[in-house]
Amino acid sequence: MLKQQNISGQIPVVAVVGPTASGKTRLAVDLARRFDGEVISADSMQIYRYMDIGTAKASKEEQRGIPHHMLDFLDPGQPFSVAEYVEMAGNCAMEIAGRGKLPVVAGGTGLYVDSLLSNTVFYPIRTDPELRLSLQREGEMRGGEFLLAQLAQVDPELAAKLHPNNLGRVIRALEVYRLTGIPMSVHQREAKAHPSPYRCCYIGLDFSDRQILYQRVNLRVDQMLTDGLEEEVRSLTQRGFGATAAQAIGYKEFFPYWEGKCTLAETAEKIKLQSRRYAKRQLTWFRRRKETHWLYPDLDDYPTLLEKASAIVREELIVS
RNA sequence: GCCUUUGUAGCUCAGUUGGUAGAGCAGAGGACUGAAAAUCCUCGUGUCGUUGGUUCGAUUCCGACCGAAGGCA
Repeated sequence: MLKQQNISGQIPVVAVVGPTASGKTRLAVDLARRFDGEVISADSMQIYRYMDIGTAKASKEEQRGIPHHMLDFLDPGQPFSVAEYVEMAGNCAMEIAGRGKLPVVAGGTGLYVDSLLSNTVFYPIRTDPELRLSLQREGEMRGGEFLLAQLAQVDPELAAKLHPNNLGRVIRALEVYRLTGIPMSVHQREAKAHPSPYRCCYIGLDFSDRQILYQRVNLRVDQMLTDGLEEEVRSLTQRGFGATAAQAIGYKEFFPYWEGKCTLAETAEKIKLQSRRYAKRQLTWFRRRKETHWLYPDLDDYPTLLEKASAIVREELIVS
């Protein structure tokens, strides 16, 4: 019986988080099997079809019969956003829980995980590509300080938190204000004001030594290369990348290579470097959630790790 | 064996007209609201190869030794 489901109405959710190549996929599937759950992916790139090798998407075999959601539903030419993710994934969670199953959120995109589970409510503010472009130009010509100064006039609270070099954020904040007449900081406060319908148990995966993580990342990139990553990227370019998909690590690095600007070996190194840095950023993101229970795949063998994870889930979510 | 060049941060190198040193890359930490695998911020003490000498003071000048590269034999 799931704890508190009947008392507070909160939906129990397990979240498996951690850097790339830490073993989230496997653990999520095993937890789903044990606790009668289904997996909801929280990954900004695995949403795309045809991007399989480079995103390390769970294959049908790896899914082992467990239903996976938020995977493979968009063409790489299409844009996507957190707001859409939260809406879709939220519906998945409700639907899964409605069938009496346990949602297992698994993924490395911290913003997606947090926005979903903290129930961030995004206001229906669309983007305005033309406005963005003109702000972008203005920023390039007159500098980030100039745009930030403009923002400070309409939204001093947010402006104080932004750095002029972080043009993208400054532009978005200005865009929001011009589109709605309300400072973005106000929208942000509102967005966080809604209590979460979820009761979450966070399990994080990390390694006792950063070097071990990096070795795993490197090995995985090599494996992707031998699995045919270059061909996958090539066929993607023919199909058409969108702005979102084209920034994926393991994909964008091939363009200079094809233009003859670097060797294949250099491309491979670049992908590894980017992946390592990405893993580090993911850790920075996930570490700030203090209630996360961290497990170390290099200190426990997998069966032990799974037992520990199961015990944590049982303790936090399940009433016997 | 001799000559030349060279030895400074994990790597590639600056530099100090003698007052114990700094960039890029790598690395570390952090931020994060509609492109987030993105974007952005902060962080540089290291026996200046070893050992003698000159000097108030040497990483800097001189000698020897050790390592590396090249040349001559």
